[in-house]
Amino acid sequence: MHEVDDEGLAEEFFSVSRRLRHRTREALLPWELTPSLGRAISVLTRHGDMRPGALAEHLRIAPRSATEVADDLQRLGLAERHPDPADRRAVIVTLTDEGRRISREIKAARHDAGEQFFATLSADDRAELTRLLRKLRDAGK
Amino acid sequence: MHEVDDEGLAEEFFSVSRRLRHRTREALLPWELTPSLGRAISVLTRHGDMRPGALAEHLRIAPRSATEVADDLQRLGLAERHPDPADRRAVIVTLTDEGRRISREIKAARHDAGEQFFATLSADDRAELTRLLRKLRDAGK
DNA sequence: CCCTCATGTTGAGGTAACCTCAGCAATACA
DNA sequence: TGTATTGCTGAGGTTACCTCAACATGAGGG
Repeated sequence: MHEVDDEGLAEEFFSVSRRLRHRTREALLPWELTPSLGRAISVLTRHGDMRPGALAEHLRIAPRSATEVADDLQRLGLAERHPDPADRRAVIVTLTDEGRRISREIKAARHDAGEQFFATLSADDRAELTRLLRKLRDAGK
Repeated sequence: MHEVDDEGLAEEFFSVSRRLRHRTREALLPWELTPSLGRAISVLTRHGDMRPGALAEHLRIAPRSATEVADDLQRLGLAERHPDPADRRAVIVTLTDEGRRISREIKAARHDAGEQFFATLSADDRAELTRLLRKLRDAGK
Protein backbone atom coordinates (compact mmCIF):
# COMPACT_ATOMS: atom_id res chain seq x y z
CA MET A 1 0.00 0.00 0.00
CA HIS A 2 2.43 2.63 -1.13
CA GLU A 3 1.60 5.90 -2.75
CA VAL A 4 1.32 6.14 -6.51
CA ASP A 5 4.54 7.27 -8.16
CA ASP A 6 3.68 9.70 -10.94
CA GLU A 7 7.10 9.62 -12.46
CA GLY A 8 6.76 5.90 -12.83
CA LEU A 9 3.33 6.38 -14.25
CA ALA A 10 4.79 8.30 -17.16
CA GLU A 11 7.39 5.62 -17.65
CA GLU A 12 4.77 2.90 -17.68
CA PHE A 13 3.01 4.89 -20.27
CA PHE A 14 5.97 5.11 -22.61
CA SER A 15 6.81 1.49 -22.15
CA VAL A 16 3.32 0.26 -22.88
CA SER A 17 2.99 2.65 -25.77
CA ARG A 18 6.10 1.37 -27.45
CA ARG A 19 4.95 -2.18 -27.10
CA LEU A 20 1.61 -1.34 -28.55
CA ARG A 21 3.28 0.28 -31.52
CA HIS A 22 5.35 -2.85 -32.07
CA ARG A 23 2.30 -5.02 -32.05
CA THR A 24 0.40 -2.76 -34.38
CA ARG A 25 3.29 -2.70 -36.77
CA GLU A 26 3.36 -6.47 -36.85
CA ALA A 27 -0.35 -6.60 -37.50
CA LEU A 28 0.02 -4.28 -40.48
CA LEU A 29 3.05 -6.06 -41.83
CA PRO A 30 1.17 -8.03 -44.49
CA TRP A 31 0.23 -4.73 -46.13
CA GLU A 32 3.61 -3.08 -45.68
CA LEU A 33 1.89 -0.26 -43.87
CA THR A 34 3.31 1.62 -40.93
CA PRO A 35 1.17 2.36 -37.88
CA SER A 36 0.90 6.00 -38.78
CA LEU A 37 -0.36 5.25 -42.28
CA GLY A 38 -2.78 2.78 -40.81
CA ARG A 39 -4.11 5.47 -38.52
CA ALA A 40 -4.42 7.91 -41.41
CA ILE A 41 -6.39 5.44 -43.49
CA SER A 42 -8.66 4.77 -40.61
CA VAL A 43 -9.30 8.47 -40.10
CA LEU A 44 -10.06 8.94 -43.79
CA THR A 45 -12.39 5.98 -43.71
CA ARG A 46 -14.22 7.12 -40.63
CA HIS A 47 -14.50 10.80 -41.41
CA GLY A 48 -14.38 10.78 -45.19
CA ASP A 49 -12.10 12.60 -47.61
CA MET A 50 -10.52 15.74 -46.22
CA ARG A 51 -7.79 18.28 -46.66
CA PRO A 52 -4.32 17.66 -45.31
CA GLY A 53 -4.91 20.27 -42.63
CA ALA A 54 -7.95 18.46 -41.35
CA LEU A 55 -6.11 15.18 -41.45
CA ALA A 56 -3.39 16.76 -39.33
CA GLU A 57 -5.94 17.80 -36.77
CA HIS A 58 -7.46 14.38 -36.57
CA LEU A 59 -4.05 12.77 -36.20
CA ARG A 60 -2.91 15.53 -33.87
CA ILE A 61 0.22 16.23 -35.83
CA ALA A 62 1.59 19.36 -37.53
CA PRO A 63 0.00 20.25 -40.88
CA ARG A 64 3.30 19.76 -42.62
CA SER A 65 3.44 16.21 -41.38
CA ALA A 66 0.05 15.44 -42.87
CA THR A 67 1.47 16.37 -46.26
CA GLU A 68 3.98 13.61 -45.76
CA VAL A 69 1.34 11.11 -44.75
CA ALA A 70 -0.63 12.00 -47.86
CA ASP A 71 2.53 11.59 -49.96
CA ASP A 72 3.07 8.12 -48.61
CA LEU A 73 -0.51 7.06 -49.14
CA GLN A 74 -0.38 8.40 -52.65
CA ARG A 75 2.89 6.66 -53.39
CA LEU A 76 1.26 3.41 -52.31
CA GLY A 77 -1.74 4.07 -54.53
CA LEU A 78 -4.07 4.18 -51.56
CA ALA A 79 -4.99 7.84 -51.81
CA GLU A 80 -5.13 10.63 -54.35
CA ARG A 81 -5.02 14.38 -54.20
CA HIS A 82 -7.76 16.36 -55.88
CA PRO A 83 -8.16 20.11 -56.01
CA ASP A 84 -10.74 21.42 -53.59
CA PRO A 85 -13.48 22.96 -55.74
CA ALA A 86 -14.27 25.39 -52.95
CA ASP A 87 -10.77 26.76 -52.41
CA ARG A 88 -8.06 26.67 -55.01
CA ARG A 89 -5.31 26.73 -52.40
CA ALA A 90 -6.52 23.51 -50.94
CA VAL A 91 -6.44 19.88 -51.96
CA ILE A 92 -8.58 17.04 -50.83
CA VAL A 93 -7.11 13.70 -49.96
CA THR A 94 -9.35 10.87 -51.07
CA LEU A 95 -8.94 7.17 -50.66
CA THR A 96 -8.73 5.21 -53.87
CA ASP A 97 -10.75 2.05 -54.41
CA GLU A 98 -7.63 0.15 -53.46
CA GLY A 99 -7.34 2.33 -50.36
CA ARG A 100 -10.87 1.53 -49.31
CA ARG A 101 -10.32 -2.13 -49.99
CA ILE A 102 -7.18 -2.17 -47.86
CA SER A 103 -8.97 -0.16 -45.24
CA ARG A 104 -11.57 -2.85 -44.81
CA GLU A 105 -8.92 -5.54 -44.66
CA ILE A 106 -6.73 -3.91 -42.10
CA LYS A 107 -9.62 -2.85 -39.97
CA ALA A 108 -10.14 -6.45 -39.04
CA ALA A 109 -6.44 -7.09 -38.55
CA ARG A 110 -6.03 -4.03 -36.42
CA HIS A 111 -9.05 -4.91 -34.42
CA ASP A 112 -7.53 -8.30 -33.77
CA ALA A 113 -4.20 -6.78 -32.79
CA GLY A 114 -5.91 -4.39 -30.42
CA GLU A 115 -7.99 -7.24 -29.10
CA GLN A 116 -4.89 -9.26 -28.49
CA PHE A 117 -2.94 -6.49 -26.89
CA PHE A 118 -5.73 -5.35 -24.66
CA ALA A 119 -7.02 -8.85 -24.09
CA THR A 120 -5.10 -8.93 -20.82
CA LEU A 121 -7.71 -6.54 -19.60
CA SER A 122 -11.27 -7.45 -18.89
CA ALA A 123 -14.04 -5.62 -20.69
CA ASP A 124 -14.52 -3.51 -17.60
CA ASP A 125 -10.84 -2.67 -17.45
CA ARG A 126 -10.84 -1.70 -21.09
CA ALA A 127 -13.79 0.57 -20.57
CA GLU A 128 -12.04 2.06 -17.59
CA LEU A 129 -8.85 2.61 -19.56
CA THR A 130 -10.77 4.28 -22.35
CA ARG A 131 -12.38 6.59 -19.86
CA LEU A 132 -9.04 7.53 -18.32
CA LEU A 133 -7.37 8.09 -21.68
CA ARG A 134 -10.21 10.27 -22.90
CA LYS A 135 -9.87 12.35 -19.77
CA LEU A 136 -6.17 12.79 -20.32
CA ARG A 137 -6.63 13.52 -23.99
CA ASP A 138 -9.31 16.11 -23.47
CA ALA A 139 -7.52 17.85 -20.65
CA GLY A 140 -5.85 21.09 -21.61
CA LYS A 141 -7.86 21.77 -24.76
CA MET B 1 -23.66 4.74 -24.31
CA HIS B 2 -21.84 3.17 -27.24
CA GLU B 3 -19.62 0.13 -27.14
CA VAL B 4 -15.92 0.46 -26.50
CA ASP B 5 -13.91 0.60 -29.71
CA ASP B 6 -10.59 -1.19 -29.34
CA GLU B 7 -9.10 0.35 -32.40
CA GLY B 8 -9.81 3.71 -30.91
CA LEU B 9 -8.29 2.59 -27.66
CA ALA B 10 -4.94 2.18 -29.36
CA GLU B 11 -5.33 5.55 -30.98
CA GLU B 12 -6.12 7.19 -27.67
CA PHE B 13 -3.03 5.61 -26.34
CA PHE B 14 -0.75 7.03 -29.00
CA SER B 15 -2.33 10.40 -28.77
CA VAL B 16 -1.99 10.65 -25.03
CA SER B 17 1.50 9.24 -25.14
CA ARG B 18 2.68 11.86 -27.58
CA ARG B 19 1.22 14.61 -25.46
CA LEU B 20 2.90 13.24 -22.40
CA ARG B 21 6.22 13.17 -24.24
CA HIS B 22 5.75 16.79 -25.22
CA ARG B 23 5.07 17.80 -21.67
CA THR B 24 8.01 15.88 -20.33
CA ARG B 25 10.26 17.44 -22.90
CA GLU B 26 9.16 20.88 -21.84
CA ALA B 27 9.79 20.04 -18.22
CA LEU B 28 13.33 18.95 -19.01
CA LEU B 29 14.01 21.92 -21.25
CA PRO B 30 15.98 23.91 -18.64
CA TRP B 31 18.56 21.12 -18.60
CA GLU B 32 18.58 20.52 -22.35
CA LEU B 33 17.77 16.91 -21.72
CA THR B 34 15.57 14.78 -23.93
CA PRO B 35 12.92 12.56 -22.35
CA SER B 36 14.90 9.45 -23.11
CA LEU B 37 18.01 10.77 -21.39
CA GLY B 38 15.87 11.81 -18.46
CA ARG B 39 14.55 8.30 -18.18
CA ALA B 40 18.04 6.86 -18.37
CA ILE B 41 19.27 9.11 -15.58
CA SER B 42 16.34 8.17 -13.48
CA VAL B 43 17.04 4.46 -13.99
CA LEU B 44 20.69 4.91 -13.08
CA THR B 45 19.73 6.86 -10.00
CA ARG B 46 17.17 4.36 -8.86
CA HIS B 47 19.06 1.18 -9.59
CA GLY B 48 22.64 2.35 -9.38
CA ASP B 49 25.47 2.13 -11.89
CA MET B 50 25.12 -0.63 -14.43
CA ARG B 51 26.32 -1.98 -17.74
CA PRO B 52 24.77 -0.78 -20.99
CA GLY B 53 23.06 -4.10 -21.39
CA ALA B 54 21.32 -3.78 -18.07
CA LEU B 55 20.36 -0.22 -18.86
CA ALA B 56 18.84 -1.46 -22.09
CA GLU B 57 16.74 -3.95 -20.18
CA HIS B 58 15.51 -1.36 -17.76
CA LEU B 59 14.62 1.00 -20.57
CA ARG B 60 13.26 -1.84 -22.67
CA ILE B 61 15.32 -0.94 -25.68
CA ALA B 62 17.91 -2.84 -27.74
CA PRO B 63 21.39 -3.10 -26.18
CA ARG B 64 22.85 -1.14 -29.05
CA SER B 65 20.53 1.73 -28.26
CA ALA B 66 21.73 1.84 -24.68
CA THR B 67 25.23 2.44 -26.00
CA GLU B 68 23.86 5.53 -27.64
CA VAL B 69 22.15 6.71 -24.50
CA ALA B 70 25.40 6.25 -22.62
CA ASP B 71 27.22 8.19 -25.32
CA ASP B 72 24.86 11.10 -24.95
CA LEU B 73 25.07 11.15 -21.18
CA GLN B 74 28.84 11.01 -21.40
CA ARG B 75 28.96 13.82 -23.93
CA LEU B 76 26.96 15.93 -21.52
CA GLY B 77 29.30 15.07 -18.67
CA LEU B 78 26.54 13.38 -16.73
CA ALA B 79 27.92 9.86 -16.89
CA GLU B 80 31.20 8.04 -17.39
CA ARG B 81 32.21 4.62 -18.62
CA HIS B 82 34.47 2.52 -16.43
CA PRO B 83 35.75 -0.97 -17.15
CA ASP B 84 33.88 -3.63 -15.26
CA PRO B 85 36.42 -5.21 -12.90
CA ALA B 86 34.50 -8.47 -13.06
CA ASP B 87 34.41 -8.82 -16.83
CA ARG B 88 36.81 -7.21 -19.21
CA ARG B 89 34.31 -7.24 -22.04
CA ALA B 90 31.94 -5.07 -20.12
CA VAL B 91 31.82 -1.46 -19.06
CA ILE B 92 29.89 0.15 -16.27
CA VAL B 93 28.01 3.36 -16.78
CA THR B 94 28.21 5.56 -13.71
CA LEU B 95 26.66 8.91 -13.06
CA THR B 96 29.11 11.71 -12.41
CA ASP B 97 28.66 14.10 -9.50
CA GLU B 98 27.12 16.48 -11.98
CA GLY B 99 24.88 13.69 -13.17
CA ARG B 100 23.66 13.00 -9.67
CA ARG B 101 23.16 16.69 -9.03
CA ILE B 102 21.07 17.05 -12.18
CA SER B 103 19.23 13.90 -11.31
CA ARG B 104 18.03 15.40 -8.05
CA GLU B 105 17.02 18.61 -9.77
CA ILE B 106 15.06 17.06 -12.58
CA LYS B 107 13.40 14.57 -10.32
CA ALA B 108 11.39 17.39 -8.83
CA ALA B 109 10.68 18.96 -12.22
CA ARG B 110 9.62 15.69 -13.69
CA HIS B 111 7.47 14.92 -10.74
CA ASP B 112 5.75 18.26 -11.21
CA ALA B 113 5.27 17.63 -14.91
CA GLY B 114 3.80 14.25 -14.19
CA GLU B 115 1.66 15.75 -11.48
CA GLN B 116 0.40 18.35 -13.85
CA PHE B 117 -0.26 15.98 -16.68
CA PHE B 118 -2.00 13.42 -14.56
CA ALA B 119 -3.64 16.00 -12.34
CA THR B 120 -6.76 15.69 -14.46
CA LEU B 121 -7.18 12.35 -12.82
CA SER B 122 -8.16 11.83 -9.23
CA ALA B 123 -5.88 9.86 -6.96
CA ASP B 124 -8.14 6.88 -7.43
CA ASP B 125 -8.03 7.24 -11.19
CA ARG B 126 -4.25 7.45 -11.13
CA ALA B 127 -4.02 4.32 -9.06
CA GLU B 128 -6.38 2.64 -11.46
CA LEU B 129 -4.35 3.73 -14.45
CA THR B 130 -1.16 2.47 -12.86
CA ARG B 131 -2.80 -0.86 -12.28
CA LEU B 132 -3.97 -1.12 -15.87
CA LEU B 133 -0.62 -0.10 -17.31
CA ARG B 134 1.23 -2.61 -15.16
CA LYS B 135 -1.09 -5.30 -16.37
CA LEU B 136 -0.44 -4.38 -19.98
CA ARG B 137 3.26 -4.08 -19.41
CA ASP B 138 3.60 -7.40 -17.70
CA ALA B 139 1.46 -9.25 -20.19
CA GLY B 140 3.39 -11.36 -22.68
CA LYS B 141 6.57 -11.89 -20.65
C1' DC C 1 45.32 -26.23 -23.52
C1' DC C 2 42.61 -25.50 -27.44
C1' DC C 3 38.31 -25.08 -29.69
C1' DT C 4 33.90 -23.64 -29.96
C1' DC C 5 30.09 -21.14 -28.51
C1' DA C 6 28.02 -17.50 -25.99
C1' DT C 7 28.17 -12.78 -24.25
C1' DG C 8 29.03 -7.58 -24.04
C1' DT C 9 29.83 -3.67 -26.55
C1' DT C 10 30.12 -0.89 -30.40
C1' DG C 11 30.75 0.88 -35.59
C1' DA C 12 28.08 1.40 -39.65
C1' DG C 13 24.09 2.34 -41.64
C1' DG C 14 19.02 2.67 -41.66
C1' DT C 15 14.13 4.01 -40.43
C1' DA C 16 9.64 6.11 -38.88
C1' DA C 17 7.50 9.87 -37.55
C1' DC C 18 7.62 13.64 -36.34
C1' DC C 19 9.33 18.93 -36.28
C1' DT C 20 10.29 24.20 -37.84
C1' DC C 21 10.99 27.68 -41.13
C1' DA C 22 10.29 29.90 -45.28
C1' DG C 23 7.95 30.50 -49.63
C1' DC C 24 4.16 30.53 -52.83
C1' DA C 25 -0.60 30.82 -54.13
C1' DA C 26 -5.13 32.03 -53.09
C1' DT C 27 -8.58 33.98 -50.25
C1' DA C 28 -10.62 37.28 -46.85
C1' DC C 29 -11.02 41.64 -45.15
C1' DA C 30 -10.66 46.56 -44.40
C1' DT D 1 -6.40 47.72 -53.52
C1' DG D 2 -3.36 46.65 -50.17
C1' DT D 3 -2.57 43.70 -46.14
C1' DA D 4 -3.17 39.88 -43.36
C1' DT D 5 -4.40 35.16 -43.21
C1' DT D 6 -4.82 30.50 -44.79
C1' DG D 7 -3.36 26.06 -47.12
C1' DC D 8 0.06 23.51 -48.80
C1' DT D 9 4.72 22.00 -49.50
C1' DG D 10 10.15 22.14 -50.23
C1' DA D 11 14.20 22.06 -47.53
C1' DG D 12 16.43 20.57 -43.88
C1' DG D 13 16.49 19.06 -39.26
C1' DT D 14 15.81 15.76 -34.93
C1' DT D 15 14.79 11.95 -31.75
C1' DA D 16 14.79 7.53 -30.60
C1' DC D 17 14.92 3.83 -31.89
C1' DC D 18 16.44 -0.50 -35.06
C1' DT D 19 19.55 -4.53 -37.38
C1' DC D 20 23.77 -6.51 -38.75
C1' DA D 21 28.32 -7.62 -38.24
C1' DA D 22 32.87 -7.09 -36.04
C1' DC D 23 35.65 -7.72 -32.14
C1' DA D 24 37.23 -8.96 -27.54
C1' DT D 25 36.44 -11.68 -23.79
C1' DG D 26 34.62 -15.48 -21.01
C1' DA D 27 32.98 -20.32 -20.13
C1' DG D 28 32.61 -25.14 -20.86
C1' DG D 29 33.99 -29.57 -23.18
C1' DG D 30 37.25 -32.74 -24.55
